Amino acid sequence: MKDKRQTIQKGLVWDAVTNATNHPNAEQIYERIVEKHPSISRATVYRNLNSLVEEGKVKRVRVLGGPDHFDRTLRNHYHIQCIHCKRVDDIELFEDINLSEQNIDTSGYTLESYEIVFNGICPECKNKRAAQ
Amino acid sequence: MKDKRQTIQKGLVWDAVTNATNHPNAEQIYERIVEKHPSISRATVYRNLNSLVEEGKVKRVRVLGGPDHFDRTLRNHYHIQCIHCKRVDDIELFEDINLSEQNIDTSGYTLESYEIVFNGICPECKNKRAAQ
DNA sequence: ATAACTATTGAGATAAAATATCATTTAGGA
DNA sequence: TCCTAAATGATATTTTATCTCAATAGTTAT
Repeated sequence: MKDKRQTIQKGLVWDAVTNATNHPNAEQIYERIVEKHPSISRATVYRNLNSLVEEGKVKRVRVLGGPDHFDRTLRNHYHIQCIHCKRVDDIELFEDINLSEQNIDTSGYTLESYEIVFNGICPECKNKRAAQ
Repeated sequence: MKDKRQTIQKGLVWDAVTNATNHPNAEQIYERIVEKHPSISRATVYRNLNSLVEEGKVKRVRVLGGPDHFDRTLRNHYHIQCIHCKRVDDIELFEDINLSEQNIDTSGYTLESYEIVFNGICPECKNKRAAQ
């Protein structure tokens, strides 16, 4: 296992994630890159996203029943997904919740982690619906 | 839209969900039924699970990055998934958490719902690993 | 009980998200 | 510049779930 190589394509994926205004999914990242670099492959985008997540440079944001999204910030926070347009944005809890094995009857499980997925309606979709 | 019909297959799906000891996914329900009724179709299992969820008789348990599971109880509670064998079980919080728009900076979203997915290691997988 | 209507089924095709395969290209050290 | 293995591009495959459509079978009316 030699060290990882820096490739054009990996740089493009990194740029697309860091320059995105919210949290794009793999397909959106692919579409943004392919505009200027039509020869890039979807597989390469998926592969490089996985590498960046492994290297800890990008965070994978899983949602329920949809494709993974990707987040350039590493700060610990939660996410909300619009139930209409499926976009994902950051969300801040004023007081942090702490769910540990002290608070929970885990029925014999060893608790490893938990994820909270918020669902809501984004400002744009609220406006669209109000205008109709 | 006439009213729903009661079919053999729907009864079989209902029985498979209610007789399961934990929360099976669609494939597991299909496999259990097909043993005794080899002509049932996967599509029929999926369709009837969706009907039962719509009718409020069965709960859909979504997990991150895996197939939906199905729960016979309607009581409100949370679920934990084993990171190794992927089975899903119930989990109880001693004090209920309440995340409302008062606790959260929703960055313009209207909060509709949230789901908490716990991940852990189930007793069986703990034993298996300890034995090795 | 029979006929008629149409919801439901079974089989297979299709879709969406992601990974695997493999020949070709290329990054980076010698 | 050459060499080697890592990375790429194209495509196939996998997984989960839905869709299509002809055939089947509940339900209602007769």
